Amino acid sequence: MLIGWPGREAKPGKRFLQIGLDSEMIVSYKWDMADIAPSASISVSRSRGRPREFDMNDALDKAVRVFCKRGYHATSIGDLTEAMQLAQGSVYKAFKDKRAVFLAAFDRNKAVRAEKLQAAIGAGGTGLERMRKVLAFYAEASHGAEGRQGCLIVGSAAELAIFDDEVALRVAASLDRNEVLLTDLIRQGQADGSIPAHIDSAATARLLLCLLQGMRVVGKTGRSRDEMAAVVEVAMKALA
Amino acid sequence: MLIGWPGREAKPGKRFLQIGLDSEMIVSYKWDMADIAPSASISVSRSRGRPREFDMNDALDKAVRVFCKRGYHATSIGDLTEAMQLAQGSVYKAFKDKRAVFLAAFDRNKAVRAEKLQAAIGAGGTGLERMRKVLAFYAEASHGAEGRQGCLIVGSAAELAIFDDEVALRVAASLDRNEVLLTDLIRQGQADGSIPAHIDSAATARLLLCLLQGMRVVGKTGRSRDEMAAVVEVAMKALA
DNA sequence: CGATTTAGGAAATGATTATTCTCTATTCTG
DNA sequence: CAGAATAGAGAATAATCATTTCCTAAATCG
Repeated sequence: MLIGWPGREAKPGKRFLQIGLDSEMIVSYKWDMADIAPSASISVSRSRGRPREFDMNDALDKAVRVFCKRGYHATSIGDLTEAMQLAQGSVYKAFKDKRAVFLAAFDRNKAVRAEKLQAAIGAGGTGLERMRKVLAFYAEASHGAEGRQGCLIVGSAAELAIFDDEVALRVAASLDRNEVLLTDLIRQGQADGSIPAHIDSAATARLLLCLLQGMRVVGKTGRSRDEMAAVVEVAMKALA
Repeated sequence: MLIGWPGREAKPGKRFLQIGLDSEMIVSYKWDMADIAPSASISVSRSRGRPREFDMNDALDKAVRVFCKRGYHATSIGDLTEAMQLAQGSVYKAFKDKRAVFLAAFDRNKAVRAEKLQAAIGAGGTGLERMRKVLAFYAEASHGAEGRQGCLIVGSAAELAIFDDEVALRVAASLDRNEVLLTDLIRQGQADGSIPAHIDSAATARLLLCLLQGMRVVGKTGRSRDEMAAVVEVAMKALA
């Protein structure tokens, strides 16, 4: 993590906090990484000037909802300021540009969803039981009104992955992470005997990854909870 | 099918061919439905004025590629004219507006993909064998460069389904149609003995629908043919 | 052939949008 | 308390984009 001046910035003088995860994954943030962690943290070292009046996590959560519904390109700065309850100038004080808002919202969404998923999986239970909870978690997000809202990862993959390498990397990283999670759960199930040993953990995890993302797509058409729950039941049979 | 003047059109005087599938699904076309059928048809009754110089199907196929890659909102009229090799004025001679180009491209894509899918499935074989061909067809479209291009249905679902009822209806109709196709194949397999009778055809078809759409999402991250083929193999085991 | 109709093409228009600018307000530092 | 630094807010700007307009070209109809 280093402080610097982004090379592509038009005018020097504005400092951005850069977070380097990868040479391609440099984003200009104006706040600390801890600020977007799911559990709202107290800003340890208060910075110099006038303090920010709004809560960054709240604002980003609202931005997430807007980007989910409208997608990136159909979301105007006006849509964002309205949802985040900020003036346009304030947005540009906090973010380099619209894309930076999106990337921050993406990261925030990833952190929140990951935390919720972990909470849904819980600590105990067999691999099979925990896998059922993962599938149920996605079924829950893929029906009714929430399903219609859509998924930021699916939306980003469809809308941005081809022309924005940074978004593409994040989408791929999110999917890869999910794939690893699914693989681990299958292996755990095979270790505890709840999932047959003959199952190909890698290929089955990939199938489930596709299934989960597909549920988010089909969920955009407003399916019922029962319809999605039935899908989960059939998927579970693939692990028997 | 009736000829009329769209109610929401600003200025009267321009006639559009309206195709009424549903009270909500009225689109302003300026050509006959047969023109966008996959097998290029000869224009039976040549119309009055100067004939169109470009081939509508070719142009729409090019529009499909652009919309797939860029999505709806990121596609400018300039992008379309460049891809379709038309002047801006010509686009507006042939289509009411950008949205009409998109809807026509969507319909064209649907027709082309349906024809290719039917060709891939073929006429003979058991239900199970034909199902494998369906899955393989989607695996083929979900890997490498073609996978990265993306799927117009997934993109439309993510980007437009919430705010454009007409697009939402078309997306839902496309998915429903696929779900029916999958259900029929399972039932055919159960009738010819290639698929066990105990399988829930409706729920399994819905699972496969989600899986196929999800493959298109995951395929945006540039997976290999082998990875997608492995998914197909695992999915087939769900039908055993 | 002349009138009518429709297509091709490029420039003009009008609206929208992302971004910047300017001014004020509020905090910390010395 | 003075000054530096940052945030809030709304107006101004500059670019982009969808759409219209205007003119020419090519076909059919009477």
